[in-house]
Amino acid sequence: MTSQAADGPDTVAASRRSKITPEREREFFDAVLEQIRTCGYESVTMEGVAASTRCSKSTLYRQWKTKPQFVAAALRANRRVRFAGIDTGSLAEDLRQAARAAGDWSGKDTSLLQALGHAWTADEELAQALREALVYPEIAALQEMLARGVARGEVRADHPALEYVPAMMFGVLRVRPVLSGQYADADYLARFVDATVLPALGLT
Amino acid sequence: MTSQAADGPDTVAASRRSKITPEREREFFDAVLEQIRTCGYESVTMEGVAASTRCSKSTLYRQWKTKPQFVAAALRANRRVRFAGIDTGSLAEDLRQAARAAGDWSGKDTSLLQALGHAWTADEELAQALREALVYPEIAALQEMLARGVARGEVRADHPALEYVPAMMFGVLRVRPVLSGQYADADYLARFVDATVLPALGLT
DNA sequence: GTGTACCGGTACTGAAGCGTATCGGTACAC
DNA sequence: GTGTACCGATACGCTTCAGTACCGGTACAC
Repeated sequence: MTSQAADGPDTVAASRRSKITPEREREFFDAVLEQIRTCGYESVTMEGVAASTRCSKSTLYRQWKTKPQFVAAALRANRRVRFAGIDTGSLAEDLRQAARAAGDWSGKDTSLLQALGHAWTADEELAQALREALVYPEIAALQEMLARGVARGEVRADHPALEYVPAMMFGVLRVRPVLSGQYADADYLARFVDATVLPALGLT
Repeated sequence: MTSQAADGPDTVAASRRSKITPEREREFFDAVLEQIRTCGYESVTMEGVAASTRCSKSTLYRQWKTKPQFVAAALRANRRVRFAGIDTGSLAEDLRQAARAAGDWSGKDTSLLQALGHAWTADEELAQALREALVYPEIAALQEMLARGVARGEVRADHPALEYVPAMMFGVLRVRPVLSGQYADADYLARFVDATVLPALGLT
């Protein structure tokens, strides 16, 4: 909530003299992201967002020029690190906790990514916002964990599995709904880490 | 191409007395799948498919009642096992070859799955067709490989990593574009198998 | 040959939804 | 108090597209 300091020109209150408070803006963003999750990006309508937040379309278009720009702003405002601050002193335990933390967000993040579908591959601004919100922060946090493990001598710096850890974690997250029709929960992810990630890193 | 015997009532030639040959039907299906890959499911139009195949919208609507049904039929007709027939006598080598085979299809399959985005979660018929075309056959083939490995004594039947192998393989396939902006090619997947899947299974 | 019915083309209806314009109400500045 | 300008509401233009209707041409059956 104190992340406003880093907000770009996408947020309203910082740039224009608007009567839209940050809390109100947050409502718009939450509404559009929720609509994307439930209806898919293409089916989200500015009218729907306006109706569900009891504002008018004009208000939205006054602040953001187009629907993709609005969505991109919502994504960027949504960025946060799901498993920051995990540092148990043990790489294995760090990864387990990260898995549990990721599992707690899994449904929301995965459905969002899924619902954005093809849109982000066609719109570079959307793609960038998506990466900023849901990809880069997690990757960076994971890599910090791994780096600490390497520094502690738990894993050799040139261990071949190191570079694949983020792909393993995010991969299983994203693909679970396709394979079994349900999102990956914290328990599933923790077991996955124990059964595959740790052995691959030689940490059993 | 001799798979017609298993075709359901979705294919035209089998059910109605139509002048559309199986080859012509194949053109329709290829066209719509290609449009989905490049434009996304929502942006695919029946008019576009008709134009690109030089048929008329009427022709399409005569055979398939709605756009989702048409797409589902195209998906089902597209099913085939990307790595059937792999049986080297060694689980590790089987998995490596499967990875290479999957890598060759990766771009097409992944972009299709990606482009279907939210649509398949909302339409049960689409979801089922998707699973039949791109998920179940591969899973089954993978599990046969693993079962053979178990039968040969290469892996214990209760090895905890066994159940996660499909998720690992498909996960990394699907998530690579999000993480690094490019599809997983055969080399990348083969290295992934060597670095993570085989060690996790204790096969190094 | 003759007829049937399917094909491709075109025109049409109806429904959405993006983005714009307009207008009264009102909060806030001064 | 007065003015400014932003908010919400509503209506509108415009485009796109699903799905339907109709129509002439033609391949194929018999």
